[in-house]
Amino acid sequence: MTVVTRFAPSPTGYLHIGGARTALFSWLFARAKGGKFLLRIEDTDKERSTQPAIDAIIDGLSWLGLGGDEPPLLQSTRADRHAEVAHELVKRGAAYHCAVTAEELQARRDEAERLQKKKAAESHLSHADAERMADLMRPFRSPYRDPMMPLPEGASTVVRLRMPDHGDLTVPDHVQGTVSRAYADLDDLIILRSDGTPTYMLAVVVDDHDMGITHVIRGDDHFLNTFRQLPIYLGMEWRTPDYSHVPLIHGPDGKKLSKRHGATAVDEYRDVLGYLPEAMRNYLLRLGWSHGDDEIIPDGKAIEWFDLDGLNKAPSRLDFAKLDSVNKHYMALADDERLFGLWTSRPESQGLSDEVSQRIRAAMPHLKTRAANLATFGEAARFLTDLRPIQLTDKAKAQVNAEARIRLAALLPALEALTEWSEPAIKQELDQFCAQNGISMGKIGPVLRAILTGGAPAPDITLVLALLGRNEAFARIKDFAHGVS
RNA sequence: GGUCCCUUCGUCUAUCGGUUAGGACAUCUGGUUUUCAACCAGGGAAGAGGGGUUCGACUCCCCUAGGGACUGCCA
Repeated sequence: MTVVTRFAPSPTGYLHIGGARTALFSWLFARAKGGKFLLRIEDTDKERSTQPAIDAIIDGLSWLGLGGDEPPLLQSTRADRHAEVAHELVKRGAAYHCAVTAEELQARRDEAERLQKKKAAESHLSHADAERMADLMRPFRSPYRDPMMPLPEGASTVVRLRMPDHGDLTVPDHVQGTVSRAYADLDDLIILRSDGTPTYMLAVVVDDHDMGITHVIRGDDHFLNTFRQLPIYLGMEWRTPDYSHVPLIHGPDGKKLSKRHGATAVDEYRDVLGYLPEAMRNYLLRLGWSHGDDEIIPDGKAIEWFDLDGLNKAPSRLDFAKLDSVNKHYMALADDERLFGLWTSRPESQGLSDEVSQRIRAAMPHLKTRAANLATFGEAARFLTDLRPIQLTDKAKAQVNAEARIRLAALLPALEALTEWSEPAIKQELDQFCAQNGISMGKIGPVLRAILTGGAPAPDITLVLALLGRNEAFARIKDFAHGVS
């Protein structure tokens, strides 16, 4: 049997980081099994679904490299098929028409809520109230589930699933284990609205079946829904998929991830925080899944090793420090031109002169190992992008004392005499200068660094000189050696 | 309220009845050093609490506490 997995977001917003992770798991599993990974847009809520949201989700997925193997299926195009299945279920006795109105249902919920508040306020309820509340809180059973109960003439009806009166329903789940619930705890949920449109519970099942989905991997907020959906498979005598309900991602404080925590949308991780997609995949994979002590798991290994049974049950928290360290690893591995392109397309790097731009490009092999992400890359490159005259930090200023200025003035001609401006040549000249003057590098290095970088983070001083280029390096030195000698 | 699920260092996790409870990130200390980073060496840091079962429990069972999910003619 060929494995077919899917990711089925509802397009009511951006792609959530938690959704991205379940998509990753589905994608990896399909890849691991040589199967297919499909996308389905659950846009049956016309009020809240938008095209920009669909675009944002597809965009986020493709950035992460998690595109579907076929064009995405729009759930809204399948309403007729959903209705057809609902009616078939009625025909089979697994569902029934119900004339209880939305208003009546709402009244029940309102009453239950009122009684709950009353209980909270008065700490106890009268016997009658308590019984009434217990009744209201019980799973809903419509009077129309009785085949003998006549429907009112001309009444608009919904189609409800008929939950069995007795027994348990058991869901085998790769993550949650085997869990049972009594049918008595499940209500006769609506699968077809009074306007004939399908509800989510029906649509997912029908689409998953028709798309040939063999493995459903989704957030565990859907776990209890599985018990509502299974009876539809049973009623249609369809083969049920293999389930894996993965825990949700929580914020650093352990609460369910929300906007309050900052980055929840995948595009923020790319556009604002500056992470690389391969790093996101690696980090997200390790959140809730592990393979022994392995931390750095490139795609190839991930596909080779990924398995559903390795998933954890407990929700895990987002840790940006760890994400940074994973990202740093992948930054160092990334192609220079690719990083250069990514960084220069960010808003904070606009307006660079061609000269500075080329300087960055040439320095990329050294720069990329010094930043955890593209958002902090600018700081690592600042010693190259700052314009003269360089502003010194107080600590740097302290290095530029009278003695240091004299040494600088003496060093300048020696450097100017260099015919080749390269790291080895500069290194050799600096060493020679120190030897001739009987001083250690410590006598010249700090001041050089101070005036060349202003105190910004920078690599080895020889490398700084080389990367700045002859003209810029001399200019920066002269800015401070001026008036000495 | 009901049903279901979760709980190992600060964080992500290993362990699948017998380990000095391991690794990674973070953190701290020392080293190297021309800054920061990197790098090297080292340190501290965990089984929510309470009962069982067992020769032996992080691992199995129960209770408590804390967290979460669901309980819509939303998805």
